[in-house]
Formats: sequence, C-alpha cells, structure tokens
Amino acid sequence: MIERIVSTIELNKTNELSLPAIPPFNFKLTVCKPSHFPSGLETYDESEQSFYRTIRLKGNVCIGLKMRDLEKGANNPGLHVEVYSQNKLLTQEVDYLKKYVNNAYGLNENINEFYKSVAGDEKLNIIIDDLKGMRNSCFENLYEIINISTMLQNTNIKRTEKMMNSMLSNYGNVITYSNKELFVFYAPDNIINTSEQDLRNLKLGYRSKFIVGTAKYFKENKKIEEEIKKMNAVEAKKKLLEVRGIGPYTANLILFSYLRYPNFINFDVWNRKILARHLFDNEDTPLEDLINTCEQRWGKYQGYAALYIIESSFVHNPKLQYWRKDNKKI
DNA sequence: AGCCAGGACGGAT
DNA sequence: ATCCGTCCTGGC
Repeated sequence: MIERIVSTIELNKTNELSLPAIPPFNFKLTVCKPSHFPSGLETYDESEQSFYRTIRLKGNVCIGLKMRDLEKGANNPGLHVEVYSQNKLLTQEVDYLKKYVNNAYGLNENINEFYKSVAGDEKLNIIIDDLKGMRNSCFENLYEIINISTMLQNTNIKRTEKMMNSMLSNYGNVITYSNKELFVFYAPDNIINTSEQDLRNLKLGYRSKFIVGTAKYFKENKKIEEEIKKMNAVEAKKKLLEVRGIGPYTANLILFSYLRYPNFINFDVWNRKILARHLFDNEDTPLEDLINTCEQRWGKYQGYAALYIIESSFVHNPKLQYWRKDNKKI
C-alpha cells in the first residue's frame, strides 16, 4: 500500500488509557469523519470497530494509537486507547497524549449546548438525531493542519491525496503496529532543508513555496502554537492571516477544526454547494447570502450546524465522495 | 490543443 | 475597500 521511501519502524503496545467523554458520544462519527479523505495517517478497521491513528510527540517520538469505544453505556461513554511505541512513554508524555486526544476529539465539550441552541430548527434536528453524539474532530497540530489546508487549496481532493502521499512518503515516517502500516506526519525539521524545486517535482505546484515557508515560519516562531491558543478568535484569525499561504478559507478551517471555535465555517466550493442545497435547495446561492443566513439562523453554533449538514450529506449521498474527488455535480 | 476549476496574493483602481 | 490577473496541475 505505502511506497516505502523511508524505513518502517515497528512498535509494540506499551500503554492503555481510558478517556471519558461527556455524553452523548458517537465514537465512529467523532474519530472517523465521512467527509475526510484517506490520508495514510489513520484508518478505520470495520471488523474490529477500531480506529488507528499516528502521532509524532515532541522530541521526534513516533506513536501509534488504536482506539475503540469505551462502551460503558450511554451515561458513561468515552474512548479506549492502546498506545504503541518503541520505548515505554514517560509520565509527562502520557499526560500530554491524554490531553492531546481529549482536545482533538472534544471529549470534554458539552455538545448539548449546541443541540439546545438550535432546538427550534426542525430540518437540522432530523440530521442531529441521525448523527447524535458526533463531535468536531481535528487530530492534527497547528503545523500539520496548515500543511493539509495548503494542499487542499485550489485543487480537487484527488490531487490533495496525491500531494499528501508524496509529502508523507518523502518526509514523514512509516510505523507498523497491530498489523497496520501508517504514516506519521513530518515535522518542520524534516522540511527545513528542502527546496521549493524539490516540492515542485512532487507536483505541489505553486504551493511549494508556501510549504517551505511554513516550515521556516514554525522553526523561527516556536511559540506560535501556544500563542494562538491563548488568543481570542479575532486575534487568532489576524495572526493566522499573517502566515503566507493562509487566506480566509484556511483561517476559518483552522479556527473551527483546530481551535474549535463553533462559529466558523470554511466555505470551500463543496461545502458551499452542500449548505446552499440544505438552506435554499439551490446549489448556486451567492456566498454572501449563505454567510448571512448561517449567521442569522445558527449564530454562535453555525460551524457546528454546518459540520452536521456536511457530514450528513456524505453519509447519505454515496455519489458525493466520487463527485468531490472528480469535481462532478452531486 | 486549449480551456477551466480551485484559494491566496498582490498590484491596480 | 474591491476587482482581477496570476500561480499550477489534471481533467475534459
């Protein structure tokens, strides 16, 4: 499956964690979003009902996670996590990992607040009942989500997948654990000596200079991630837009997915069509009308409302995957 | 062969 | 403040 340009690291199970979630919690839809493209960083095993995901800890430690539903009943839900690594993790590494997973899937967020705030919206509530307990998920750190968004810009998903695969095979790591083989995302250090031309050869196009620039930016601004987390949404957006390669679309994606502000929507052409269909039964609604309607109707939870509508359309429209990859109509 | 889709940018207005 | 040509690749 994976082109082995880098060597594979074999990992063993070294720890198990139980992470409780505030109910309701839908394991499958939280860890494995129907709209997400296959990246090689994660995979869902249907027969085991387990989700495999990799992570690079500070200090360049490659980790594999195997997650399943805690299955403690509706009142006591959560995540069971098996940790695979070369060496046993230090206590602070385990603590970091717990916090990281907790935040990536919003386990401590009370999703009932969103449900309450849109209780009057009948059409949305049909979707909510269907996907109940799904949370926003972003397993990437700031550097990784910027890289992915850069590769999402100005192209279709098929090409994004190709770019990701080239980048991961050339600059990431490959780990094997529990009979799965997955990539681990590269870090700024892995890119810093790469030239724009190297990435152009991998068909990253004009994004090449942004990817190289982002690695340099993170090398020079080591505190950027914690700084942005401390800011409010308006400040964070302003800061993000200063990074070359991040525009309004990418900034909104990061504000919603990664920083978990529930009121931001990334209006790419596909989301635009899905939301316009839901709201107006007309794909070609002007962007301005969409923005205003989402704001009026769902206010501070408009991002979450959009997430439910978008994921729902992927669940119920098998053609959508195909359409999204090839830029065909729904 | 030539045209178009897809975000970000930067220069022009 | 807003508009528009350009960047790059792949698909038609």
